Amino acid sequence: MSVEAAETLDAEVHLDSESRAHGDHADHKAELRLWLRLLTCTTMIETEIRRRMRERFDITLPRFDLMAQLERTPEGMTLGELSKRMMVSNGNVTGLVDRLVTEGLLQRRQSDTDRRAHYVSLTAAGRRAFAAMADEHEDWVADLFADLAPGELEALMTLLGKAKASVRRSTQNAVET
Amino acid sequence: MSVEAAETLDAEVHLDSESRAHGDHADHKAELRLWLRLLTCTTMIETEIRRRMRERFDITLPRFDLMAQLERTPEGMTLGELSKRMMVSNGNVTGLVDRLVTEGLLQRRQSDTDRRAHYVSLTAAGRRAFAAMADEHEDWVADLFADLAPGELEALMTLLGKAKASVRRSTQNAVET
DNA sequence: CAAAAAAACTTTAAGCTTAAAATATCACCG
DNA sequence: CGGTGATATTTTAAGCTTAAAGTTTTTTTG
Repeated sequence: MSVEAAETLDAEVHLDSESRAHGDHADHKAELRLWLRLLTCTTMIETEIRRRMRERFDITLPRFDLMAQLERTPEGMTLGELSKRMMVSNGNVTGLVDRLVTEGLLQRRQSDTDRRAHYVSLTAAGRRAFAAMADEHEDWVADLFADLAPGELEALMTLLGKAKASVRRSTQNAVET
Repeated sequence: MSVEAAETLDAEVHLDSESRAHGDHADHKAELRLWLRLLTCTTMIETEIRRRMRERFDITLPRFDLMAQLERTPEGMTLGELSKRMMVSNGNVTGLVDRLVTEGLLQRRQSDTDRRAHYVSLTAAGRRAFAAMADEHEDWVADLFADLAPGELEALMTLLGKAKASVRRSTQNAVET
């Protein structure tokens, strides 16, 4: 949630760019507004899905996300792999896994070949619970985007793909100024 | 960060839709993939901006966001107004404001006409600090999107605007199933 | 006006999240 | 084999975030 103006700067536009007589650096309000709108969209969707997950299944989004990662990997996955895929810190995964194990939805076992590594997988109860949640989740998302035509969905996918590539390029070059 | 497969489901596609003989509810993998890609993009950008904010200015993103809301409102704003604009809970704003006041970047004062309400505004130091950060922030965002052509930026803005409208419609109707 | 409802804000408890430091184990190299 | 560096994970401290309950003040309404 949040990050700067969100709704405000997103709705209004206030291009007082001409008031900017500063030297070298150009006006990049368009990119800024795009970022804020992107964030607003994501926040709105995330908030709604989180709300429904709690209300309907009494589960948090991070736990659901973690289970989703494990769904198609019956043999399990290491904590490090989970961390990479979920794009969150190692310590975060440790905590989430602990709680899900306590709930009986996950099981962990030490790797036979590497005693540092721990494999995590869904229990039978976990698989059952996830299947039920995933079905509804998919419907919720579909409804959230229901006003977009198929072509618009596709166009958005493509453009977001380009944006993703641009971000990746930007963050991987220029590690420092 | 996170929400489901993110990178995984986003990258792969696995349309095993035909394996879905279940009755009534249609296949909505396209919407699901769109949501995951949207989330991936936002997460990548947010993580990078957060990292730079910490490294360059030793500030958190939520604090920067809050300051951004106050930038163009010298007379200040109530905590409730801040909460609405930032799309976060009231209690969250209370805590952020407390910390920023402690740092000397914000000041609060009780409303003259409503003793429940508190106005918050940037101090001189806060305005100075924000101006410096905002300039660089704008450049960071511009660079993240640098590979998109102007037309693509605009197309993305438009499509995200439609998505936002769709989400708003979906969350405001159908409060319950 | 007095009671009831609403509004603005704070507090609390729980959980999420991260960065950084600490542990433990493994892999490699001489 | 012994040391060095890398890897996998956990722990810690701090901060973010929310929902729900609580406080104070204002507004509405009978």
